[in-house]
Order: sequence, then structure tokens, then C-alpha cells
Amino acid sequence: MSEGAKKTLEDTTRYDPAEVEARVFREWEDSGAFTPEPIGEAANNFSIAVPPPNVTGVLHMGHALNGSIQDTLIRLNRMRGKPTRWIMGTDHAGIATQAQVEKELAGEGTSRREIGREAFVERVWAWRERHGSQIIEQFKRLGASADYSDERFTMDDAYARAVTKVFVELHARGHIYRDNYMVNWDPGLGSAISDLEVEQKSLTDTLYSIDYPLADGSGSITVATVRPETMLADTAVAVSPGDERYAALVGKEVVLPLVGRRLPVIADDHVDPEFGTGALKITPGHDPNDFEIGRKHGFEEISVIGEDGRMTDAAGEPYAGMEAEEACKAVVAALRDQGLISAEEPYKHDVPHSARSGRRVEPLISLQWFCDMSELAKPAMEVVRDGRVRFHPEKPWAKVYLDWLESIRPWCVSRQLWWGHQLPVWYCDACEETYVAEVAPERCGACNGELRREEDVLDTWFSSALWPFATLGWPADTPELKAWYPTDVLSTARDIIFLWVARMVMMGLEFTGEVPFTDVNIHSVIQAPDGRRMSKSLGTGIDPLEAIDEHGADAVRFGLLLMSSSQDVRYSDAKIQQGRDLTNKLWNASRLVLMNAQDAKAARSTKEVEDRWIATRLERSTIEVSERLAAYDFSGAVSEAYRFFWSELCDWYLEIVKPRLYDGEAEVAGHLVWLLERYLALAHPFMPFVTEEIWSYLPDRESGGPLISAPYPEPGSYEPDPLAEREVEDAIELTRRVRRWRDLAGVPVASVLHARPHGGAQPPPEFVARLARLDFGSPAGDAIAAIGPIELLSSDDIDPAQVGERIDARRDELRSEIKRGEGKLANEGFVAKAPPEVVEEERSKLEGYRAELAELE
RNA sequence: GGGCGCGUAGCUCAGUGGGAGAGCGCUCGCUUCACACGCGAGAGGUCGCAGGUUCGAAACCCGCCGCGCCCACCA
Repeated sequence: MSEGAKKTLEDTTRYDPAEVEARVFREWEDSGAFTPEPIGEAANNFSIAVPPPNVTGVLHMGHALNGSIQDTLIRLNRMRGKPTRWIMGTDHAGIATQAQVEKELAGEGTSRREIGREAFVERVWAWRERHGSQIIEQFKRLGASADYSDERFTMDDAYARAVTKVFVELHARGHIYRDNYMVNWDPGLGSAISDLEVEQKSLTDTLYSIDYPLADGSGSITVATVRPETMLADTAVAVSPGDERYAALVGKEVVLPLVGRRLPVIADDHVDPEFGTGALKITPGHDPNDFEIGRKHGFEEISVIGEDGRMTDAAGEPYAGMEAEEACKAVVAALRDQGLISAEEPYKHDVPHSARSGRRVEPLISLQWFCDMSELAKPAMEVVRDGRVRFHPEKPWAKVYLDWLESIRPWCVSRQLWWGHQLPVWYCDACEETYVAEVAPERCGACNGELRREEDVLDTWFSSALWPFATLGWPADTPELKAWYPTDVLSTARDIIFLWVARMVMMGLEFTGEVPFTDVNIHSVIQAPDGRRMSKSLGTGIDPLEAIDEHGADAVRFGLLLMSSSQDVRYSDAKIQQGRDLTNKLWNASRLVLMNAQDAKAARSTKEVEDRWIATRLERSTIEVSERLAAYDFSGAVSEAYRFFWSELCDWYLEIVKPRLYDGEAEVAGHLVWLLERYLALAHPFMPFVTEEIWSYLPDRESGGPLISAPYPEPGSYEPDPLAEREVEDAIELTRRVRRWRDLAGVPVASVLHARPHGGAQPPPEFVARLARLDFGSPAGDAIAAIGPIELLSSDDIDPAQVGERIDARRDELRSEIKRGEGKLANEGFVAKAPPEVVEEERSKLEGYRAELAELE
């Protein structure tokens, strides 16, 4: 570092992230640490494939937390010497991106249909050129040490080839097929969506009871529905097989009102005799249950609502062409005219809605491409059961994952959109032949007719499922694939375990024969401070970039990691500030050390007991941090790092050694530099900027390079000293007790009290007197209080009345402790059954209390 | 309808069988030569409620109350 920069450290009492971050980030990039060569094999290397953010996206708290987690892991492993790569990139996000560009077109007074598919797709690419790198730049603000030199995009040519190959192969293996099947139709999108993109919303509809007259004129059957307009597509009426009320009617026919079609009355287990009238109208074309029943019985599938949301010709006059809602009113009016509506009541139930557009899902039968998942799911369950893929935390997530795979259903993979991977499928209209191929066939092989390409694109999650290997050059056998696949950790929020995680495992196993990652970290969901969901539309979102501007990236990283202790946590600015305070504490503690140890060589000292104590405490903290990180407990790790630095190193060690430091003692200076070096490295993975910046000021570092590439401190490189630990901890406790006593006895802060060892005890370490403002130099006089191994002598600065109160209070305290201890030891069960060491501890505590009380009386 | 999680100090959260913890906030005292984004001291909790297991329960079991999430085709 230059002279100028050094002045900065000495002259400023505040760490200034704004001055540091951009500069340090550039140094990291220039160092090449982000861009490892693909050497060796994945088993010995470390890699993470980022959950690719939507190319349209902006960084939100979830990204910021997950970025902090991933970067912590990446930096940790890089420092541990493994070739380490964080694969960065973006997702084309079919629906979201298409919607953005459509909005832009609308602003220009045009639409995608008006400009046509080709021009539209060009527009999306242009849009992506303009906005695509925004979120990547925002990841940089966080300090994310990813490989930006080799970003991936799910629509890039190479990636698209992988997608095509997978589709074709899955088709060849019999998993992908085309079928006329009931799908979740999103009328807002004009596309089918998958089951996972449907969310239930509770709302109140009107439940209509409609009388269907029996064909023989002998009466009627009443059915109930919330969608009267779908009756136009009814093909049967079903009752429960055991329902005596209707037993005689099964096999008869009813006449469908308004239509006149004759419908059979059938018995089917699906019908709940307890619900409504116990009779169910069967509409295979517009209800998922009825669809199943219809297929079972071989009923006709009539579609009266089309993909445009309007009634089809099959609905007949006057309904054809109406919006479904309009048709609903018309049908009800007509039925009412005929006196066939026997009841109307409000009915609250769950209704499927599109998670994409928010519109009510219209179940209808459509010709779509499906992927049967049953065979793919089996190995994906196996690898979680046998531990080849581990969830963190394991507790709910492994089971959640397995339960879903256990009952997995076919996946509708085709989407009626324009932005995405167009299906590699061609049709011959002349002879109805279908071709699924990686390379476009020129003409129909059967009749030599013209071929027409399938217009649909694939579900975005289809391409996302290939992310861990398609980003590395698969299907080619590249050095990247060898070096980085399987990846190590996949970190994400719980909401995409099914959409993404499970599908990656399935596709990874199917196409590479290996798991795509060995560990899945499911991180907390950060809620708004009031407990609501953070969302732009609710106005509850908090912008991580603003937090970074205000407090610095390290503070935000620390705060988010600290917050992320359980499944759902509330965002807390106080935690970010705690991180900010820690960066500042680091900065200032470093100033103290460096301003007084500029010529020191980093060297662990064993000279004084406090030196051995703090080294031991650092070792214990290093172990704790390592263990927490290994357990994916990032909150625990940063919390421990904070505690050690603030409460032990700064609060005690620095205060204890100040005289030695000011005195120019070489051992303590070297020890401090050593401590600082080791701690900076320990904390670097989660607070990279401030630690790197301070690192640059350290004198005579062993490692000449930047901290990002320095070795991570591992436990076990030196011996802890439990005796020193015990001795200093006792002295600290004594200091605290004296301070407390002074405060409660009304002794002015500045006054020095005389004291002497008590009861034959050794005098305490020097720092006790200094930090508790005691003087052991004139040991004569009357004792006024005994505190552990010392007693305090009378002084004019002591208020006798307050001392009296203090003693009384302490006596009460001791008596109650003694009573508690005696009670416990009098309990025969306790003495007989509790572990001996617990009983022994209880006895020695009791003894101590009795002795202290005896002195006070 | 099924499954899961949570309920601990005013707030946000740790703690999973042996004497209730942290950060913030609050009170009192400190312009102590690294840091007032600081230092020292302190107050504050029947650990949601009610049972049970145990020598011993915030923790384990059962029930209840409250909050939240996920899954699910009862019209």
C-alpha cells in the first residue's frame, strides 16, 4: 500500500466502506482469484453454480442473503487452497422477460402480435443487451467473488444446444410425449402452466344447485356447481356407488337443460355422498376431477371454453363467442327462467390461480408436450436417501423433497410464449408425421412434404434444470466440466425446491450420471420488519443496495448472515448496524495495533499469561467458527466471530496489554500483529472488504499477496493453554466484581481504592488493579469488603451507607443460593441419580457461598 | 383435508435435560491518549396455557390456544 493510504488508516477513526469497496473489488478482479483455470477434478475442487437470477431482475434481500452465503463458502474454500469457481449467469425467465418487453411495446402503442414473432424476439435480445447485466453488477457491490469473465445465459447458443439435446433424448427415451390432456390454462398469459405455477386462493363463489330432469320424466337430480357455464360441456351425472337415494337412478339418463343432450347417471367412488345433494355433474373438458372420471368411463370430452377464454362453438347458441363470465350469467338466467335453479348460496373455497399472471386458472384440455417424471424421480430420491445429496438443514427439507418426488406427476413443459427455447419438433401437415430432432429435418421423410416447426417454447424451468452442467459446456467433455462438475453446494430459498432443485437432481443424474451438487443449503426467508412478506407490490421491500450505500457491503453481509438463523426471520436494520459497528471496531482496533507496532513481525507470543490466554481463546473461536460454517450455520459463525473479537480481544486483551504496547515491547507487538492477521483471515469470508483493506496495512506479512488468496486459519496449529485460560478468566471475573462493587458503593469512577490480597491468596495479575482502579501498594488499614482473593480497604470515597446496602443485598443473595443448594443436595434422588460431577459441583458451590456469607456476618 | 414450523427480556432472535442468554432499546456513570458506530455498571423474563415423564424440564411426551408456511382434484 502507498504512504497515502497508510495515512488514511491512522488518521480516520471511521471505517469508510465507500472509499474502500470499489477499489478493493478491482484489486480482487485483477488478482485473478475470481477466474480459476479449470484444472484437476471436481472431487478435489470447489464450485457453486449461482441460482441464475432473472435477466430482468434487480437485487433483492433474498439475493443479498444468498449471495452472502455463497460468497462466504466460495471464499472459505478458496482460502483453503482449493481451485474454486463460482459460476455466474442469468436466466432468460421466459414469462417475466416477455412481459417486460411487452410492457415496453405497449408504451409505444404496439404489441408483440403486431410486430410478429421474429421482430419480438429481436426486441427481447436488444432489451437484454441493455438491461441484462444490471443484476450482475449489483452482485459485485455485495463483494461476490464470482467468475464474471465467463458468465452464462440460458438462451446462449451453447446452452440452447444442451437444452435441445436433453429434450430430444428424453423424447427418445420415452419420457417426453405429446398429449391432449387437461392443463392449467392461464388466460392472462395465453399459455399452459405447470402444476407448480398454480397457487390456491381462497374466495367466495356462488354455489348453484341445478335440477337435471330425468329423461323418463320421473323427476330430476339436483347437482351443485360454481361454474354453471361449464354445464354446457357435461357428459354425465355421477353419484356415490353406495348412495341409496340414487341407487335406482344409476343407469338411467337425464336431459341436460339448455342443451338437451342425454347424460347417463353413473356411480363413481369419487363422489362424496355427504357433499351437497350427493350428485355431481361430470364435465371432463373443464374440471380436472371430471377429466379423470371421464377418461375412466370413456366419456366424450367437450370443450366449451377456448384458450382465448371465450365460449367455443361447441357451447352452442347463444353462448358461443361470449366471455366465460358473461356466459355464466346467461346460463344462470336461462336456467332461472326454466325454474331449474333450486338454490343459490355463497360458497367459500380454494380456487387455482396463476402464480405468473395472477389470473384464475382455466382448466381445459389442450394438446401439449409433457415429461413423465416417474422414472426420473426414482434415482433422485435414492441419492437423498443414501446421503449423496444432503439438505441443510436436513430436518424438514429432505422429507419435503422426497414426499413431492414420491407422488410426482407429469410435467407440462410446453408454453405458448415467444421468448424461450423453441421446441425441437417439426410436423408434417400432409401426413401428420412428427419429428423430434437436434437438427432440423429438411422435409418429411415419409411423404417428402413441407415441415412446420412447433411454435411453443419450453418452460423456463426446463432449461434451468440443466444449469449445473449446461453452464460447463455439456454435452461436450470439457475441462470445465471435469474441474467443476459435480458442483459442491446449491444454496437457495425453499420456494424452488420442487421447481428447480429436484429437477436439477433428476436431470443431472439422467444426463451426467452424477448428482449436480452434494449439498443443498436452504436459507432463511427474510421478511419485512413487521413480519409481512417483503414485496414490491406491498411496498414492504427493502433495497439491499441502499443498505450497502448506507452501511457498507460488509455490514449488510454480516447483518443478513446474523439474521438468518431460522426458516423465517424479520429484517432488522439493527443487525446491519451491528455489522457496521464491527467493521468500525476492526478498523479502530487495527489502528491501535498498527500505530504502535509498525515495525513488528507477526509472531505468536507465549510470554505473558494474557498472551497465552488470548491465543487459546482465538483457537477456541476458530474451532467454533469452522464448525458452524461446516454445519451451514452462518448466523452462529458470524455471531461467534463478533463475540470473540469484541468481547474478548477488544474488551479485555487490548486493554490488558496497552501498557506493554505503549512501552514498545516487541513480543506483544508481534503477538498483536499475529492475532490480527489470523483474525482477519478468519473473518474474511463474511466481511471481505474491511478485512482485505486492513490486511494491506499489516507490516511484514508472511503471505505477500492479498487476503482473498491467503490461507484460512485452521484449528490445531498450536496448543491451547487451559491454565492460562483459567487464570485470566478468574482475573477478569474479579475485575468485574470489583467494578460492580465500586459502582454500587458509590465510588467515583476516577478514585483509586487501596486493596490487598486476602486469606493468604496470591495477588491478582497486574491488570486487575489497573482496570478496576485499585492500589496494592499500601496494604495497611481496615478492610471494608472482601471480593474473592482480595479485600478493599476503607476510603473517604466509599459511601458507608451504600456499602451497608450492598452487603445486605449480597447476604440475601447468598442465603437464597445456599437455600437452593441445600435443598438440592437434601434431595436423595438428586444425590443418588444425578451424575457425580454435577453433584460435586453443587457441593463446592454451596461451600463457597457459605464461606462468603460467614465473612459478611 | 394432510404435513411442517413457530410462540423465551420492550423489539429481533439464540439456547434442546442440570443454576435463564445475545444484539438493539432502556437506566446510571464516563469527552480514560483505537473506536461515543465508544467505555464501565445496571434494570428487565411465572421461557403461550394446562397436564405428564424425570432426582431435575425453557428443552422430552400428550392436549389446548395463537401465528405462519407447504402440499391437496370434494362439485
